[in-house]
Formats: sequence, C-alpha cells, structure tokens
Amino acid sequence: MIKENLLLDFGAKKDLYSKGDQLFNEGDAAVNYYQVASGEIKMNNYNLDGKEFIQGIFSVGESFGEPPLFANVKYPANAEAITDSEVIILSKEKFFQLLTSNPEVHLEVTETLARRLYYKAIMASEISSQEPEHRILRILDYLKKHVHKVEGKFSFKVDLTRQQIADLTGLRVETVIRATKALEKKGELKIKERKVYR
Amino acid sequence: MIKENLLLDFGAKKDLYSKGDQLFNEGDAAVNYYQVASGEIKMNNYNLDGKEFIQGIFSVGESFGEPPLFANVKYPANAEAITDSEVIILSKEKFFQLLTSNPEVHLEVTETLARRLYYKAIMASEISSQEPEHRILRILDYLKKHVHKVEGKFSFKVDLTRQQIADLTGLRVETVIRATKALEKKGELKIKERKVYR
DNA sequence: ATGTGTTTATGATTTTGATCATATTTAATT
DNA sequence: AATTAAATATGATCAAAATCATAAACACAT
Repeated sequence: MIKENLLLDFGAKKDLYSKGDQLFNEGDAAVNYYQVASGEIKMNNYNLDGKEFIQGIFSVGESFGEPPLFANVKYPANAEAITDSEVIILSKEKFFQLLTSNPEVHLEVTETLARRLYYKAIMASEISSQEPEHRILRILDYLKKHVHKVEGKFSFKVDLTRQQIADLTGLRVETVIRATKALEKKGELKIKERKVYR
Repeated sequence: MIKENLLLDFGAKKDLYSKGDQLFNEGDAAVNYYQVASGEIKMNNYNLDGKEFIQGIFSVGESFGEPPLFANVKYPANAEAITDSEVIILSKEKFFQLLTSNPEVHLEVTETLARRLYYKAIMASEISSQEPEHRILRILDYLKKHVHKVEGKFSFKVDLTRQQIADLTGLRVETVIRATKALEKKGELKIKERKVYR
C-alpha cells in the first residue's frame, strides 16, 4: 500500500466503479498502477468452458495489477469490482517516477510482490494435488492468517460464497458444499447460519 | 540476474553442490540471496503422500529464493541441485546493501519477481481446472516462450522427463505419458527419440 | 405477502485421472 | 559385454470429483 497523499501528489486520480464493472481485461497492456480506496476488486480468469478462477481479492489499501508494469507483459487476468468501489489510479510513468524518488516505497512494493509470490507458491503446490478438503482448508488458513490476520479457533468468518471458494480452489460448488460439511463434522471448521468459520 | 562481479564485490561466495544436495528446506528462515552460476536447481514441495510438486527450475544466471528475504516469511519450498551446480551466495544484509546502493539492480530484481508472479498466475488458473492435456501444453508453452524464448513450431526441445512434467503440473507419470501421446496424435507436439518437442 | 433470484443442499450417475501391475526400451555403471 | 537402474509404455481396475437433476432455504425488491 502506498500512502494516498503521496499518490495524489504524483497526479493519481480516484475513480468510481460499480459492482460488476471491469477495470481491465486479460491480454490488455498494463498502463496504470491501481490501489483500492474502498470496496473490493477481484482478479479472475475464465477458462474455455466458462469456469471462473479467482486469482485474488483485493480490499481497501491493497494494490493490484502491478506485476505487468515491471515485467512488460500483458495482464494475465481480468479485474472486476465485486462491490461498488473507489480505486486510485496512477499512470505507469508517474508510478515509476514515484518509485525512483522514494526508494523506501519501492522496497515496500517489492515486499508486496514477494508476499503475493509466497501465497501463489503455497497455493500452487496445494491446489495441484491435494484432495478438496485440503485445498479448502489451505485457502481459508491463508486468508485468515495473511489477509484478515486474525487468530484463534473459528475466529475467522469467511465472507465468501461456496461458489467463490470453489472459484478460488478450482473445485465445483457441490464439491465445496460437501467438503465443508465433512470438515465441520471433523471439527476443522464451524458453519453458523450458512457462513463458514475457521 | 545480478552481475557476478557486483555480487563478489559485496562479499558473495561461490559454493559447489552435488546432484541431490539440499540448499535449504521448506520452513527454513531465509538468510541468503542465491544465484545459479552453473548447473540446475529446483525448488519443490512434497505433500503428505510423498508426491513432489516442482515450483520452478533455475538455470545459469537465474536467482531463486529471494521472495522470503523481502517478505520476512519462511521458505515455502525446498531447494535441491538437479545436477552438480555452482551457486553464488550473498548474505541478506549485504544483498540489501547492494540493492540500496544500486537502485537499477533493485528494479531488475523487482522485475524478476514480477515475471515469476506472472508465471504463477497463469499456472494457477491453468492447473486449477483444465484437463491434463491443457495443463501440459500451457507449461510447455510457458517454458518455450518465457524461459527458453524460442519461436516456431516444434522448435522447443523439452528437456524434462515425463516425471518432471508430471511434477510441474501435478499429474501422474502415466497420465503425462498418455496425454503427450494424445497430443502428438492431435499434432500439438512431436515426440522424437522419446523427447517432446513443442 | 408475494414473487424472483441467489445460495445452499442432496441424491444418482458418469467420467476421468489415479492407482496397480507389469513390460519394454534406453541409459548408466561395473 | 553384462548388469543394473531409470524412463517410457500400456492395459485393467478403482475411486473420487464432476456432472446432472432437482429441491429447499434464504435475501431482497416490489
């Protein structure tokens, strides 16, 4: 996260998006730095049979879509507003100016990328093989520990639908529903008013 | 990749590893920057049932294991020499000194992380759902385009065993063997003297 | 209060990749 | 050259998740 004032100093603008709006699409060239000011943005892919895969969900303070700015590649996924959202946008050129004149911010950005890489590395190995129950627990544990940063049993209320969990894990809704029930029976998680707690 | 001389200037040392040697293990704290001088290093995980998942394979000039230096997390995977290898090692402190006094190198490191993130993003969505043939093609196409950087049909000789392809995609050897054969029949790839060409 | 859409739920069936077993070919080692 | 090990190959069976079908519960808008 880069301080809002600093971004505005370098000419960033705030944009409003309504639920369902697309910010950019897979294959687009990357020309901006994006940071969530309010609401939630998801990055996702749709594969050939129309099935969605959610790369990540970004909330207030989090940036997204920076890697292609550095790597000079096209966006590997789409960005879509999950809820009505405000997003701070800074052009690529000005973003790099900002980094050059603020090395400590550059280091923070690198750290952000490193953290995301860490997440992807873990998910890659978990998703590749493990059974459904394993995949679900790993995703939930990651969100609990690294995104929402809460501790204690069942202290994390998972604010995702079964469908979204499916899209994060590459499973099917029915499988997620059955697996979460099985996990509740095993005491790995709680289900209260249809919401999952971990 | 950071220039060897620059690394040595900052006090880096070269170490020799024999095929099969472990450089670090999942869960270890990250204390060094690593860069391959010769040979090949892989980073991998073993899941509960002993199945291997290969996070990446790094050849001469490539660095690995940097993210945890920035993100202050434990290694998410092991590092093992695939062949006898020489590796340049620089301590975390000196690595950061190097970055601070060489901002352009820092930018290159960030770019490396960004590229790897791009790869992981693509793989995550491909691996999550697609059928085996799809997964294999995507991995091969990525290696062809982004790692070996060759163009033209069947111009890329895949220097991986069927087992390694399986470990990269999260599939089983038998599945990879059958899928590659099916792909050859479809004209998507060539098999010459047991080697796959894409 | 009623209707509409979304999310969760559950059973039956199908499909596909994993698993098991075993064989053949090629490469490495003595 | 002979032996051993590694990699590729292939058929048969099994298991598990996807798929299909359908229903119930809930959220919300009118």
